[in-house]
Amino acid sequence: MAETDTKTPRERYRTQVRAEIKEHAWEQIATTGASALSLNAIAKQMGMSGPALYRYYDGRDALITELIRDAYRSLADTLRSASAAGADLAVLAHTLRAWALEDPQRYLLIYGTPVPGYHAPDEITLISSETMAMLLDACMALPSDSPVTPFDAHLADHRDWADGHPAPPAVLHGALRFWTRLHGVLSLELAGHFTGMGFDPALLFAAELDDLLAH
Amino acid sequence: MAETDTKTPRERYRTQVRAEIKEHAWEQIATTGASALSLNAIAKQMGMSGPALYRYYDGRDALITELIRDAYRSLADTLRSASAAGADLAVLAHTLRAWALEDPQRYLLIYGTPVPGYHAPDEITLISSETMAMLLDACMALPSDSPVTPFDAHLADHRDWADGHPAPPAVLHGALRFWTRLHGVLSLELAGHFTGMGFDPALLFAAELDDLLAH
DNA sequence: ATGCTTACGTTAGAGGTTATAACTAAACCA
DNA sequence: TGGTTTAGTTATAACCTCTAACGTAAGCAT
Repeated sequence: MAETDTKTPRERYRTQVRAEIKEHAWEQIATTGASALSLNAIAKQMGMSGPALYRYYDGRDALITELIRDAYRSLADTLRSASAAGADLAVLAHTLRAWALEDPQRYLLIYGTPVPGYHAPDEITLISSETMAMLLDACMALPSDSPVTPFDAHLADHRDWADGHPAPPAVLHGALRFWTRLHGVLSLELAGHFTGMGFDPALLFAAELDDLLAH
Repeated sequence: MAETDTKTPRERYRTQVRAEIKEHAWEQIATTGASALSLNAIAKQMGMSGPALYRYYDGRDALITELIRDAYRSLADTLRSASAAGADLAVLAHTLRAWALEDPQRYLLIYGTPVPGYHAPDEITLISSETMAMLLDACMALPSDSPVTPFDAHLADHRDWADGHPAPPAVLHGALRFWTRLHGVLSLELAGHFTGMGFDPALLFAAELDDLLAH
């Protein structure tokens, strides 16, 4: 007697179909990329005709919005559970990389080139700030013996994005360094810019992580 | 006078129309992004009907390929002329940033999320390796007092991408650091992930650059 | 159990896209 | 001036998103 019993049969069917649509959407995104997502093709795969999907999603943008939201949530959940298991910054970084490699297009959907016509609703900014908060938490453990840089001073006055987090400017800077450097390596790897270069991207990622932790 | 006289009138007209098509394509890409590029819309803007464009480009992919090639070439030219003018790594980095901000979609066309079905022709790999060579040249001036890392050792055995460049492993590593870190900040900025966060992306870029040069 | 209501899925269609085929017209060139 | 080449045209096929109108069937209440 799960809580699904509290819902009406129609509601259960509805959420089930919505889930199945998203499943096909992810499958399609993983192969053809996000900007080539086709509602029509999904409908055909599910054995029903195009316009039927509009009962479940207002349109292509609504579906993409939900996929982005799910991607953010999946990343937040993954990082949070790792963090709850006592992961430090290094483990967290490798958790991020594993999550990204598990489904490259899912990472690129969030952090890659934005989908042309698409505009993120406010709700998504909220979820992404949750991830940011976890990053800030983890960065509190960073060594803080480095001198105060001009950018640190700037951050002291521009810390709205920390959303009340008590991290000092040096930690804010550290979090941004963490984010941008790992993203730099990851995004180029996922976009295929390292293929054919011969070296192992995992080692470059590890090297950047070492630099970050030794700072 | 110019070499255009050696060409027949038809050839001159042809290259002129091809150039005009690309002009409209860039204009359209700058506003709507690359994956939303519409041959039809370009034709309409030029006052002719859709299929006419297929006289000049084999299709959408062919046009995008040429745009990517031009973008690579524009970046290489910009960096080369800066380098020829005696620019050091710091100036080169800011040249890169200025080039990217001048037309964000042009940067993202090269280094952003790749178009799913698209495969870069060999010619493009050549131009991009030219840029890489310039980066390596510039990185030769990097201080090399840092200890040899495990990744440096790995690079000593996997340096095919340097394509005969005499840079030692530490410089190869430095070049990769340069590339990935600047791209990390730049791509997130261009994709709009810093908007609403309040801090100045230019200062973060400068801070990363300082870290790189002080290494 | 039977009727009412609601929601599902269908077809039809408007307007967009890429791309091909067939045809006209004009420009070039010998 | 006549023949060849090429530009641009329409028509068409096959996709796409999305709206509208319509039957049908499932759920719910009386």
